[in-house]
Amino acid sequence: MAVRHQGYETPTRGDSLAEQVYRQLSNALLSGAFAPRERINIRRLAEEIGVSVTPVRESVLRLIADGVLQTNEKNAIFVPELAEAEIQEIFAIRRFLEGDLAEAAARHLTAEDTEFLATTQNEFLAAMAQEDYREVLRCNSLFHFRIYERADLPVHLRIVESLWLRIGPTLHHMYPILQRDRTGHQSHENIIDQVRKRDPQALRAAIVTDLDFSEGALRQYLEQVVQQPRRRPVSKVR
Amino acid sequence: MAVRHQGYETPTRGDSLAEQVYRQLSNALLSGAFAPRERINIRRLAEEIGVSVTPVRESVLRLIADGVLQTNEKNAIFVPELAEAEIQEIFAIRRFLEGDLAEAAARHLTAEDTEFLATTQNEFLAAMAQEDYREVLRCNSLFHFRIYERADLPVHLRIVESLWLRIGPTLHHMYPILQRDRTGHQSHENIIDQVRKRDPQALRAAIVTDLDFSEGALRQYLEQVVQQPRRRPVSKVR
DNA sequence: TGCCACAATTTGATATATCGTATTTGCAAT
DNA sequence: ATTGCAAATACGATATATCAAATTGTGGCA
Repeated sequence: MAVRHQGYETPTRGDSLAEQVYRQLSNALLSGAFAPRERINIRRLAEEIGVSVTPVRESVLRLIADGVLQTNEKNAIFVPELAEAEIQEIFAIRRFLEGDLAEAAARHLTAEDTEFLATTQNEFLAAMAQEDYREVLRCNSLFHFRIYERADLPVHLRIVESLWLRIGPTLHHMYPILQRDRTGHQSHENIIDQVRKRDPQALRAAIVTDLDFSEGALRQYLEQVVQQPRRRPVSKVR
Repeated sequence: MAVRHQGYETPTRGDSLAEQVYRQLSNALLSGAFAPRERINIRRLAEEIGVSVTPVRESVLRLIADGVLQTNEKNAIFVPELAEAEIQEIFAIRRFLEGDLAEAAARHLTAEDTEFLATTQNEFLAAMAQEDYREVLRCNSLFHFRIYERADLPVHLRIVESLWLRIGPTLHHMYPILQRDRTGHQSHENIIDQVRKRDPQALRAAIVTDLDFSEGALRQYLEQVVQQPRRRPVSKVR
């Protein structure tokens, strides 16, 4: 998937090749195209995407800096596995930051947003019924960030995005293994209700409850798959 | 200050040229070597440091990704000015994260740590007396992170570091302008007391109080220097 | 068959070259 | 002096080259 060839124009940072590659990798991570422990190869990614290694390297290094990817003592780049302790940290921070975001967003959310959330939630459920977990994750992400974007808190938002990226790879491999009924909880519906009412505190609480569910599920999953020997998956971007 | 020449050895990520440059730039930012609005020139930095542009570019892009540096619509890189809204966000997050860090650290802090903090605080006061604000900031940073490191919460720590970097440039230019008496408050002494007592909640409270002071000072400073005469930023940087 | 030495290949880190735009500069016209 | 504008220069983005360590592959020998 070639994006653009060398130097037709000098793009502004927002649509530089590096930025495009970063978004592509982010989406791939969020939808589970990379598995925990999987090794990342800069040259291979560059070839798949159709750019030189420079913008890919940029993006990968940024992900490493954010803890989304990791390097070992021999400089090999790979997708880290989530440790129990990290989950605890990440969710503690998410409860606070996403709580703040939801609370701040409450004032600015419109009927259009409610509409969008309801539609997205239907798509979420449909995808879940079809066991299309890639789509499930995409809908879940769209749902939450639609709210968070309305908060106008860019510092919060950026941090939360990076925390989502950390969880993405594990999350994707979680769904097929967990029992279905766990996913039937009503927390998104509850969130939509509170968005309708525009009650900041209640919306915050609804988000936090949803996060509690997620954390519980993630924990349950990790207990279930305690250190399974893992084959090396080779995955394409996208 | 040349670091190392081309390829004597392949270093592990922790001491790659890029990492060294990143730390060097971080320290420079934290101690106020760059002023808000100042333009960043990759080639010039590379020459000053004595490496090629590649590792410098890596570091600078990382700082951009973290919001520590910014680019304008024409891809010029510069040190952003702190806006009121950002300060509010940053300090809200810092109170929570640094509060968590302090609370978690309380259990692990030793007599050695207390010792270090007391010494550092003396250096801090000495530097303040001499109006050596670069050293003041260095001591302040050492003081806080000595505590935070003990918490064993790497996700928290990394985020807090990036938030400090954002404030560094403004903070440095703040001290010479603020009245001295503001800096005479006892919050570091209070922190040391709580470290001695190893009381998690009290230590958290002490840290939050210190942050409240910082935020107040920063606010006061920004009000004081409201929109300085908008001199055209010249391309020549130092 | 099993294992080890060694060469070929792969990989990330760094340096350098090139591209297209942005900015600065030099100089002429007023 | 001031202004207009074109050539020169600077700059970030991207591509490519090179290096040394790491990994992989292979052949020979026990």
